[in-house]
Amino acid sequence: MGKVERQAEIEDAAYRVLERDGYAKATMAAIAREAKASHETLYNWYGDKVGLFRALVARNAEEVRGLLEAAIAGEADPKGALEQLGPKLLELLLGERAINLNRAAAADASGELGAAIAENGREAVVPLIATVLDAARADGLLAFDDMDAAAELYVRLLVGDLQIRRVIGRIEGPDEAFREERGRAAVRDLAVLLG
Amino acid sequence: MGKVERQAEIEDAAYRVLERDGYAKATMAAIAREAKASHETLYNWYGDKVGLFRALVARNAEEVRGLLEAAIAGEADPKGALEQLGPKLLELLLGERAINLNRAAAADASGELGAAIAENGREAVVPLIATVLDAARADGLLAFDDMDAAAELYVRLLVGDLQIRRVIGRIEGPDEAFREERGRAAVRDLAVLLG
DNA sequence: TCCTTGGTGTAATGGTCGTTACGGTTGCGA
DNA sequence: TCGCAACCGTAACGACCATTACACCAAGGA
Repeated sequence: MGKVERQAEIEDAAYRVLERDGYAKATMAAIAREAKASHETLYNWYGDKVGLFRALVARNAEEVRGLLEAAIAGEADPKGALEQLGPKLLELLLGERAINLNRAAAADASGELGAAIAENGREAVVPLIATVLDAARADGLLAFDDMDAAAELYVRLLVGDLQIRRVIGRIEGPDEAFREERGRAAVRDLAVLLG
Repeated sequence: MGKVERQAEIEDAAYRVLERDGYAKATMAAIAREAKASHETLYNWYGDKVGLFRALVARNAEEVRGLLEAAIAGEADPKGALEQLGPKLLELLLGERAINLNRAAAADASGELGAAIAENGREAVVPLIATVLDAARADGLLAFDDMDAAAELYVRLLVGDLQIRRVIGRIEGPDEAFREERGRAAVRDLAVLLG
């Protein structure tokens, strides 16, 4: 087995620990045990704990990008694409994995993890939203000049403060019905505001 | 000096540590040192660390309530009240104190702190928003049936995901110009959506 | 005035965790 | 087949922290 595959296994094991036991119990020892890897390998390959989590963030962003692309693939009209995108985005942003990565970033005083989450997440998500919003504009469904502002408004309407409420343990991950409804409401409100 | 005053001093010292050194360094020892109090007193009065932080959350919510009430006091027309409320709310929700309390809740696996933040915060904020929105409805400025949904929409437009981005260290606390502009935009958008 | 109550400051306890060290094993190239 | 490089499992180290224990002190009531 090559190093890349082994790294993927280790990162999968880390996700497993993170999702099963939460961030507080996601220690280097627990991850090594779950991955049947030695501490030495973890430190040789990732440097330190922040390095390992940075790799988790990057890999998660890649997966998010892929899943979002798949969600809007084949959707010809932009309204349909937006209504596929919203619920999927909520699912990924509010899942156990993403929330625990955010908890890790909250606990990281250096701010490195927070920067990684923001940058990777933005790179994975904003271009897709931009593509869909642009198509909606071309269709005359929306009207706006500032793409960044429009994308930010959409995220604000869709996600709001759900992430922070989830991170502090106040709410559970929303079910599919809620995600669908919120996705529709966000598109509806966006159309009103940018109509 | 009575116990109540001494407790207020201790809680002020805890806020000082929290705002100066961040949540990671806000240990019981550091708080005791800053307050010139003994560990024994801290544990006798608050039970444990979570108990102390629960007290901090409750006291902060009281202060937030007072400051918000002062911000909208004397504002006759509801639009003016809303435009006073928004920036003040952003200032309080995104200040170093509230953000570090949220970090504490994110690190607390029991979820007690998160529950306290959500409940105390909601009690402090929602009635005020409801009062103002109700006045706006009476003026014909807004039209809605579900008060909770309207208040939630307002918060979503105003705050969005600023809290989580702040908690993970991705952004600094926004300056007054930003808070003012965002407050105006939230009122404008709310009027369009609930017009 | 004396003693009790309730505080302070500091030391000690017990546990956790990130990180390092190391002996034993394995698989692969020469 | 031999040798070595990389990896595993585990132990050890050093630091930090919540919590407890304790010796000392100050104030207020009998």
